[in-house]
Amino acid sequence: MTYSIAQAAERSGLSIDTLRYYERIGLVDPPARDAGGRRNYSDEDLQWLEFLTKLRTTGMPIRMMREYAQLRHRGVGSAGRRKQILVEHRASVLERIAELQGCLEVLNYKITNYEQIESKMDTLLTHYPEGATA
Amino acid sequence: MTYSIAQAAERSGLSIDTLRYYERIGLVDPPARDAGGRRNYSDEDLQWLEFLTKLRTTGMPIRMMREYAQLRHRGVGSAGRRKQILVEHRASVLERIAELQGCLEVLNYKITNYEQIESKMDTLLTHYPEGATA
DNA sequence: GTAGAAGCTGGAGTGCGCTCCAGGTCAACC
DNA sequence: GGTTGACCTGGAGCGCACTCCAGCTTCTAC
Repeated sequence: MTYSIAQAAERSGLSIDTLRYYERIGLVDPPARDAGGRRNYSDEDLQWLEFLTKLRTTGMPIRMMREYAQLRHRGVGSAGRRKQILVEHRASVLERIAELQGCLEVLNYKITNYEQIESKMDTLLTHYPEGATA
Repeated sequence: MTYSIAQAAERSGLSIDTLRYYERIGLVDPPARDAGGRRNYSDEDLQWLEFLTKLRTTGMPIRMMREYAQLRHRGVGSAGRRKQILVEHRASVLERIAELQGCLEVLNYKITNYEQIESKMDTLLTHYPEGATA
């Protein structure tokens, strides 16, 4: 099964321009071409794109994705380094999640404060409704 | 207690340039100045900076932080809108955490694969050590 | 009273990750 | 065989969030 660039874009969630851009910078291998010179993405290409988008979503910088992409060409001998990249990246994702959860507590605290303000205002309005326009 | 811009930078974790930049774009109120025209940050200024960095860490775009910052000047009447911003932002942070956790599973799966490759290679090397150079 | 550190301003530059564009080719349908 | 639409290329442009710079002032310490 092969896919046009438009189909690959739709399935990967990347734009057509981004697909060509990723190819230019060496993040994806140049896909096959049809007789007219148009890109034909394979299922493997799409799988790689899917994985790339996970790395991107988790904030891996493009230069690191590129290093990983290029290591794949070296076969099994680069598996150690590739694993190392993923392990380090996983650690950074875990850190990031923890950081977000920390901030979440602050948000919750602030929101609770606003809710208290609201309930105080409600009380005021209930008891002194004419004060509402002051 | 007041703080020079260098002290404010150190305590907030932002750079001196970023503090001036935030002031320029209306994210922070212009702090007091000393007789020589230098900025004197107050404790409240620092608290606001601390909160801003939480918003930034959680990926709130500057234009939204600015909206929030400007609403503060309108007093209690803007509390509803401010709460709304925070509630919506909290939702987006929760989504983001979920997204990261989803990607984490893929990372774990890949890393497990690499570990299996490693253990297979170990087995090969143990049984056919001369094959290591092939 | 002078050297050096810290701060000031307005504005230009940077890095990232795309995104858009002009001008052209190619294939399919009427 | 002409039109339409998808795709091609190289290169320019963009939005974000800073970051850096030149040239100047001000405070502190000697």
